[in-house]
Amino acid sequence: MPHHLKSTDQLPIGQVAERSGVTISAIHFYEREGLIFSTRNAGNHRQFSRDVLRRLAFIRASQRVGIPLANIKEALDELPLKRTPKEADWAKVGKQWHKVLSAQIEYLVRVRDDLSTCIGCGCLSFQRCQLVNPDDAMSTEGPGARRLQPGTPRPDRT
Amino acid sequence: MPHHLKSTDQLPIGQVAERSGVTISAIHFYEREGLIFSTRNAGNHRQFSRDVLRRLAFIRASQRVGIPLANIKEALDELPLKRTPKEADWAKVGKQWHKVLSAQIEYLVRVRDDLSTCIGCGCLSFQRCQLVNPDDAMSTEGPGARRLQPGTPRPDRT
DNA sequence: ACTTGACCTCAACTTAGGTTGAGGTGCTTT
DNA sequence: AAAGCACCTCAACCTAAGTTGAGGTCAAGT
Repeated sequence: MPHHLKSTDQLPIGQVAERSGVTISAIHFYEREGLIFSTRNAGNHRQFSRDVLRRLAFIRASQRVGIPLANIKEALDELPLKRTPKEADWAKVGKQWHKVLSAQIEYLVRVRDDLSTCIGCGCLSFQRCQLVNPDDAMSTEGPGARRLQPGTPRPDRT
Repeated sequence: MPHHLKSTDQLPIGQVAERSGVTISAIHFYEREGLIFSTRNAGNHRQFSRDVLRRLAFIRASQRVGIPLANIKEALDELPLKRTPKEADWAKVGKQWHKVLSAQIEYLVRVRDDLSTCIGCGCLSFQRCQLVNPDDAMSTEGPGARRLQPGTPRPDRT
């Protein structure tokens, strides 16, 4: 039996990558960024506890709905680090997302409906439409790609 | 009357920026990327026709729902360039978005509901959940920030 | 003894969507 | 004539979320 397939509750990075579908380089990156953690074995190889798979799943799921890593980290920071997180812990973390998602869904629905009525009707050229004048929520900030961010303020545009 | 406030149907970039809420540098950028167009006056200053305001509104609205500029450009390329686009032209453009948005809304709703049931129930650790195993739509690709992209294939993860 | 495989580090590169700054033009107003 | 303003170009920089590659370690198999 090769050493990287030993059946302990610790997984080597290759196994984690394979089981989670996350590349090794991304796992390194998430660890650097403090979203996941590992210990090292004698040969300085990372050993991941099994619940890293859940964390990775949570990270990927959250990303797929547009939440930036920084916010995902904040959410994960709520998880107990000393013991393996239980259902209740994950549920608490998920709760925050529920609100964010609901807001985003609501926003998308409004935009979709505006696209049917508002663009067609011509108000897109003026300052009335929700679409055009989105001073309410989900705004942009700074340089770089825009994403769904849980409650950030708007920058000035002068 | 200052020269930059002349009442023609051509707008200088400062006016466009002010009326649209888009920074001058972003307008430059959009023009470089071919999303908007201008002519030049005697002093080499950009002159924008009034319907650039609609284009900008469309660009911003589309960005706010997560559509990348490249796709927005594709959509805008459908607009007539010779004449000022009319309602019907915009409606056609908006139609494509409607589908994209509906798909995304559906996806978000599913994730939101999964977050209530699925994370709590523990299946997040295994390969069953929609959340965890999103092989159906809306996937990630390449380096850089991830966004909502109308129909792109998945990369290999080897 | 040597190659293979899994892993390590660190630095540099990538894409998207811009921003920032340096240096220049040309009109108007003082 | 000097200052101010609106604009121009071009190059460099920025963030996010990683990827890529060079060079190195360590254990197992041939």
